Amino acid sequence: MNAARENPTTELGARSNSRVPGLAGLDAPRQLRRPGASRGRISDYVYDELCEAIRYLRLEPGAALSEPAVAAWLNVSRAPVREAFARLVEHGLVSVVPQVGSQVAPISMREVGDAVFIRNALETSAFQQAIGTADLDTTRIQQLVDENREAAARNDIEAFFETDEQLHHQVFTLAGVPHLWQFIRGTKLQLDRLRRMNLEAAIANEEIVHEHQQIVDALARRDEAVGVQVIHQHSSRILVDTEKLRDEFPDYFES
Amino acid sequence: MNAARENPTTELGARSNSRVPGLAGLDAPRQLRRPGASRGRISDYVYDELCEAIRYLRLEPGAALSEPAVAAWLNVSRAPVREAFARLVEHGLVSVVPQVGSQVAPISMREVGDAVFIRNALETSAFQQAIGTADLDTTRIQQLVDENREAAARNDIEAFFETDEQLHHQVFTLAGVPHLWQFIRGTKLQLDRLRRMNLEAAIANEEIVHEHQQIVDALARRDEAVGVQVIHQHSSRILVDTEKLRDEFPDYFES
DNA sequence: CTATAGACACTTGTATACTAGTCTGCAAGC
DNA sequence: GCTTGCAGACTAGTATACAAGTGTCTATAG
Repeated sequence: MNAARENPTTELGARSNSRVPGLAGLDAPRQLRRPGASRGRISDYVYDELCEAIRYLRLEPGAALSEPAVAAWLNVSRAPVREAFARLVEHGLVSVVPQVGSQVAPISMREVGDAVFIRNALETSAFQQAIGTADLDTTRIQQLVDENREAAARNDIEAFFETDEQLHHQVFTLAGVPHLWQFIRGTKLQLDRLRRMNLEAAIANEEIVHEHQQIVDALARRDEAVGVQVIHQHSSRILVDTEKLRDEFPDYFES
Repeated sequence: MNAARENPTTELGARSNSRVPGLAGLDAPRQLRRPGASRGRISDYVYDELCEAIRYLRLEPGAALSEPAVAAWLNVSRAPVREAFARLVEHGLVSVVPQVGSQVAPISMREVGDAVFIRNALETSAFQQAIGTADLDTTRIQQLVDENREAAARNDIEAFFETDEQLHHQVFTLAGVPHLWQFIRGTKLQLDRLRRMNLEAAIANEEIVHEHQQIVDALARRDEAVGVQVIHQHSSRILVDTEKLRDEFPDYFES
């Protein structure tokens, strides 16, 4: 154990201004792990902190990362950092070269394509399974579409992101496989970074909200053909956007 | 480093007869890691060894597993064992309860259902994408179906398993997303154990080979409706078999 | 004989020390 | 000036030591 996590208040002020060398000047996390909770594993804490930083692009793709640096940043030892790195590698967010170093994984076009394929396949199947269920209640998902539309209207990026997430989740819930969403989340961490880069454009794109509505309408009408077609169009959208983003942020992408 | 992996020949004879306590009397692996290869990570070696033992049911679902026991078994320290455990947990093959112990994960009906859903969704999408490609060459996959049929005829379990694997892989290759197969492999490790339990029955089931042929025929004819229907039937088969297996091996399944 | 409390053995989680490989930069030689 | 060799400071991989929690088994009291 270490002092910082045991006495967060005393150390927090001092550390939030200090930048750890070798970590691209990333500030220490504002909220430290709840001190009394010895039950939560430190490696989970490290994973969550890094995963969020990467997804939100606070750690840029390609940025150097090293176990000792992260350990110093979060005031933990290397062991839990190592475990967190291993999981991040598994999820494609970090790349480790033995004896050389680690880095935030650059965005790979191949993996993006794979993620889009997987997501499209699973959402299509979920849609088909959902319209096959007897008691299909679309009030909740319609409500989410409305919230999503309103978030777009008032340019609330966080709410837009969040409702979009829940919306897609709800499709799996309606299909009777809600836990599959956890699985999807793991595969689409790549896409999160792209969406983050593209949010300003996406939130202004009325077609996205329109497609959400089309999908829900197709659900309510149990119209398989239209639903499948719109889902395909919706999930493929990120691919064309990515082409543009690759020109805008060339350093973020794999060579 | 340790003596066993540095001098495999001298230690091998002695160790192959010795059983490590706490590991259900599992023999030490017959082939030790190639000694000079300092490049391969020990944690990979541990992972491969455990993964294979679990997939082939040499380590039974529910069997107790502990980091020190495995470390002693493979003559390595706990650190790489721990990393291997973490990856196996991620793949759903091991379950760890902090401060209590670890075990080979029992087969969970929910995870089996998820894996079937995922596999069905992805193979369906791959099939649809494959029949949409301009140059669709089905000679290789037809050859695999034939090999699979012959393996079934001569009751060659290993060849049957292997050709079946390659067959499904080939569908993704024809769809232009061969690397997606690696992803599938990760999700369907659960199913491997079931297939292993069920192989004697499966190899005697002529319908399986027949379905393989139907899928390839549908591919060649670019008959989407039939292909999708047969793929669904084919991947759902394991679900009904599982019901039977759950009665036969109740200890292998989660309560 | 039963029930309860406590010691103990054993588990995983974390921290630290050590090993071995790789890159960088400087200096010496061509 | 350019190349080559070496020294040092990094890196991650591994081994070991320590800490903290849990289940079990035993011994003792009722």
